[in-house]
Amino acid sequence: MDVFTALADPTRRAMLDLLTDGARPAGDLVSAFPALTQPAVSRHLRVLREVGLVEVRAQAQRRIYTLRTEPLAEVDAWLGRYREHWARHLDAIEAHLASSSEGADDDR
Amino acid sequence: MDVFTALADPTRRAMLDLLTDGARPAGDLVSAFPALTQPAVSRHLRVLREVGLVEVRAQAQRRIYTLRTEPLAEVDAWLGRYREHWARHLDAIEAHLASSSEGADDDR
DNA sequence: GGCCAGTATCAGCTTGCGCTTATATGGCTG
DNA sequence: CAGCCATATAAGCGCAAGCTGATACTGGCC
Repeated sequence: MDVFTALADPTRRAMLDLLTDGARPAGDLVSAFPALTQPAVSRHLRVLREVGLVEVRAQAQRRIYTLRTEPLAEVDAWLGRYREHWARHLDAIEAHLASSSEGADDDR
Repeated sequence: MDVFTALADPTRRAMLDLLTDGARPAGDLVSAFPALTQPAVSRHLRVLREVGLVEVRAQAQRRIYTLRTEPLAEVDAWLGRYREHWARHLDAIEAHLASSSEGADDDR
């Protein structure tokens, strides 16, 4: 599974969000998602591990999970190709608004 | 389907990539993906349409598709929450490298 | 109006993902 | 060392997503 697919799941995004506050043991995450069973959470963690979005370290029986943002670079890079386009579009919109400020309503 | 899920499919990302070059008729996209049949491409386009990543305009029987980057703002916003973390981490790594330049191997 | 090009939709199949229950593993503790 | 805690893995199920072949719709052309 690739990073994009891993991020497609809202639960996994929420898990990452929780981890931005700092490292947490797996059990913490299990109780953070009361709607899910422990195996379900564990499996999501496996996915995140496999794409490198989290790192795990054992502390006695606990597994401490920490965020790894490195794979997000790929997403950022992909998105980057659209920033130019995006900006160009915003410019176009601004230009449009400016030029149509006297009441043109051509579009819709 | 949300934007993240729409972007999870590599074919759909490739389609968007093609559209960065400018608007294209559906048929163009069909021939750009020889591995897929016309209905398959059409369905991907429908998904992209539904999440607002493309816009369609009719020109005779042709359907001209154009890129709409606006929904990418959501992705960008989500990613933005990690930029801070990301930077912090890079700093930490740099600091770590700097401080461990004499041969500390604490981790692992 | 009949036909063709271009594209969307339908019906049905297959596969992959997420979930659950049940079970295994590893480490701590009395 | 027996039992418990924390977590991972296995097996099996249901559903959603993607694909295909067939068909419908729409607009231009003879």
